[in-house]
Amino acid sequence: MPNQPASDDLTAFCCNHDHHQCIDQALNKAKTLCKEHCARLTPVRERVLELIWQSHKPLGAYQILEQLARDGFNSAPPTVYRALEFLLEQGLAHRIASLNAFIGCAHPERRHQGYFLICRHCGSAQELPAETLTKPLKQHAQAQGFKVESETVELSGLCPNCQASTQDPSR
Amino acid sequence: MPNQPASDDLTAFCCNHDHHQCIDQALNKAKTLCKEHCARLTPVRERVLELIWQSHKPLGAYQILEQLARDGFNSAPPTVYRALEFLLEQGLAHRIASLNAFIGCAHPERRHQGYFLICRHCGSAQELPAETLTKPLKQHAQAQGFKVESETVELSGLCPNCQASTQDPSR
DNA sequence: GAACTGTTCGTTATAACATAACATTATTGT
DNA sequence: ACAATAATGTTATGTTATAACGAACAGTTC
Repeated sequence: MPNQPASDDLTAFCCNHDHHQCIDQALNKAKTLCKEHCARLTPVRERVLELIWQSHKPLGAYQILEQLARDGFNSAPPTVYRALEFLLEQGLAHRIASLNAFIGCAHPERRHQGYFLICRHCGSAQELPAETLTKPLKQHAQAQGFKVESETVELSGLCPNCQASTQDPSR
Repeated sequence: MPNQPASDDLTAFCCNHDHHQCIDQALNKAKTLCKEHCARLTPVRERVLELIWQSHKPLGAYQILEQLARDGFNSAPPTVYRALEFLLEQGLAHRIASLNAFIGCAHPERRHQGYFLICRHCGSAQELPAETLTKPLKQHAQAQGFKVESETVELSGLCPNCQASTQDPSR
């Protein structure tokens, strides 16, 4: 039986982690950070953060909007895009360009660009802890005289679970 | 004075290359490859390829559509998306996810994922010759048990020319 | 060259993603 | 309490992408 991972470990592809803990922790970190930065984590913003943490699958803006509507929040597109913009600015969420979707950030305390692994089968995504790749990437760019300001690195494929399930002949 | 680069070198950020040569070469390569692969480079497809080669700036589908309309081609969205789909399949074009845009591929003869440098100031993009990064990327993913099937690597920032022009106080 | 088959294209409609612009309400600092 | 700023509500629209179905075309077989 796999170990229960430490609370801020990589958990997306781990079937049996305590996901409530992920959510709680994310919300707590968010509250702390926003307080520190004098940023206002209003009810909509908090709820949107909670929603993108409901699973480790990136959510589209309109999926979020649907949920907000159910919760009785205002539900016009600007509402969700504003909340997302705030969360992105605060480093509490990331945008996945290749999916037009958003996902909560597990490490908002240190500002970073997310490198993502995205499972094409189950839709889960997790950040790839690959700070070591930043330097070579920037160096290659530098060799072309190019100055990198932001990075989009999204690797799509099959997560461990889905590698097993897709080779299952029953599928 | 900078050298004239060899014909299939990196040229996007080089101000004074002969761009007609880029286009000609791309179209010739496309014809050859399509013949080899028994793929039909029909008039619309060829024209779309030519259009995304008009500059080194990635083009949006609707920009392409506008041009097609001017040329008297049918101009409903499916037309351009079908042509683009074909070009992507044949490796003749790449999609830039972070821009929702498309750009011609200078090296269609060997199938690859493009790693892109995208200038936020002038809009030009060029492929980063960084095959050496593929292995480390995949290894990091592998370490998480993840099997990479496709890669989106897009670095945004300032190209050599725009680094100069944006620090120019006249801007 | 007629009939068959699969591919490409035309056409209409709509889905999915995102922002502009401006009015209103809430919060903060004085 | 007041003014200034930030956040939200609201309406409308812009942008990107695909579904679905029928017509035209190209290649293949007889």
